[in-house]
Amino acid sequence: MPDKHQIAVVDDHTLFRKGLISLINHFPQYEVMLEASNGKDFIAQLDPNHLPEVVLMDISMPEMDGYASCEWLKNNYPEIKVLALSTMDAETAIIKMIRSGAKGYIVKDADLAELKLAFSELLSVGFFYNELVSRKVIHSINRIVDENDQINTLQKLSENELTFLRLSCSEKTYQEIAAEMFKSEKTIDGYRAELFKKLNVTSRVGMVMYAIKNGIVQL
Amino acid sequence: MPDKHQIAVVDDHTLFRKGLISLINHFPQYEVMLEASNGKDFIAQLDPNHLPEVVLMDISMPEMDGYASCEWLKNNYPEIKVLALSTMDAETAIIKMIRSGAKGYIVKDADLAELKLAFSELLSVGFFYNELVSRKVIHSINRIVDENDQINTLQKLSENELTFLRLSCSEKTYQEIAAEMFKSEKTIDGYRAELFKKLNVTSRVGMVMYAIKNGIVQL
DNA sequence: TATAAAAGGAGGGTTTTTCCTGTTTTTTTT
DNA sequence: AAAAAAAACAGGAAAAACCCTCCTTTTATA
Repeated sequence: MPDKHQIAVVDDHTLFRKGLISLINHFPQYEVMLEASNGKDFIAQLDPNHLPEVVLMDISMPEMDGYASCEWLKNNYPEIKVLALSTMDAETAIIKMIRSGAKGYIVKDADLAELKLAFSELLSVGFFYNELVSRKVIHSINRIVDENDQINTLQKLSENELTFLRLSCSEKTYQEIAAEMFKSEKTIDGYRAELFKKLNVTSRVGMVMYAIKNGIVQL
Repeated sequence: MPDKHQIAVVDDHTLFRKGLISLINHFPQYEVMLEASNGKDFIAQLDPNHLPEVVLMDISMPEMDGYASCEWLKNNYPEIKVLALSTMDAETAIIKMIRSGAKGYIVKDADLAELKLAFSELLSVGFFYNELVSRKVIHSINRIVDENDQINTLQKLSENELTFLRLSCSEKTYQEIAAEMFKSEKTIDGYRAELFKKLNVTSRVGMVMYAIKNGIVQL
């Protein structure tokens, strides 16, 4: 009788995490050997002599999110395979997670069969991309090739742009934001223009929605 | 040996739902006898001769959301107790769900003990309000008493206002929205003014954030 | 160190949003 | 059917957001 494959589950929603664990432990070939509520917690619990083969990892978490955790794993234990788990099927989130080193991606409303399939593909083939993800990835690549466009979205924002973006997610006027950041209104207008380009939006509302979608601000 | 208490689980995220069910079925005194992915699906499956005692109900779902499902239950099977389940601990969401007839509210990152407690309280006392919820409820009541303010937030929006609100969560201009709704720009401006009052906001960004926070649009 | 590249800022114009105060039309209530 | 309320629409105006081109200062780099 072979040993069960060792799985780790990282998600900040306790009920969801416990539920997942219960489901996975019902699979005869898999066993959850570690659970954590965020990336930091996960890393603290990792025992180099007893590593999981697969980590089911949520993206949005407090303290240390999925992207950061994934990067850390890529650098420290590249043999551990990350299966990203998220409610969002937002293209940028998927692409970003894959860039951070995730080997697969499933959404929270996948079914049990898909989860099982993802595990076995990860362990045999080494990655798992379902149609949804493949489509997004191809689309993203196309865009990068076609128009030199979407690279921008993944391009990092400066500290000032980030601060401005966060402050924009409010009822403050740009004038008020300028005062708060001790910058001229014209400089703020420059951040705005730069962000519009980088995020590929054409209005403040679009910018705010981008920030919310990508967890740059939380409500 | 007494029969197990009958529970129904309504949530559109399959993995989460299945996980929850697995957890609940591990409780010796509870049993999941019905699962559905949204309110409509749930109602279609309801058998008047075999009703659940408690329904664990998500708030944001496609087709028919938690509020509507709760209202329907209140009118048709008031004896069934709804335990609302949500990621958001937004005050308005909690208040709205309780107004719709929910007997309790727990957040998705509650732990197992809390879920168990919620079930037993619902079945014995008839309701379950933890500190979080109580605080929000009291806060809300205070506000209603104090300033005649927040009643507005809970006030319902007209069909046109709702459509306008949803369309506003985009990069469209009001002019474009007016064309799309076959209304004059001035009428649209009226919707805007009315919503600003009702939602207690002072800018389009505020309006959009309200809509996102309260699940009126999803990203 | 010369030079390129960011970052901060300015002028000035157009469009959109926001906010008044009204009128007309439709719907609801009495 | 009359009165009241709600919905649709208007004119006008100020504020905010958006957009373009250009300049200066700071910072990074060949």
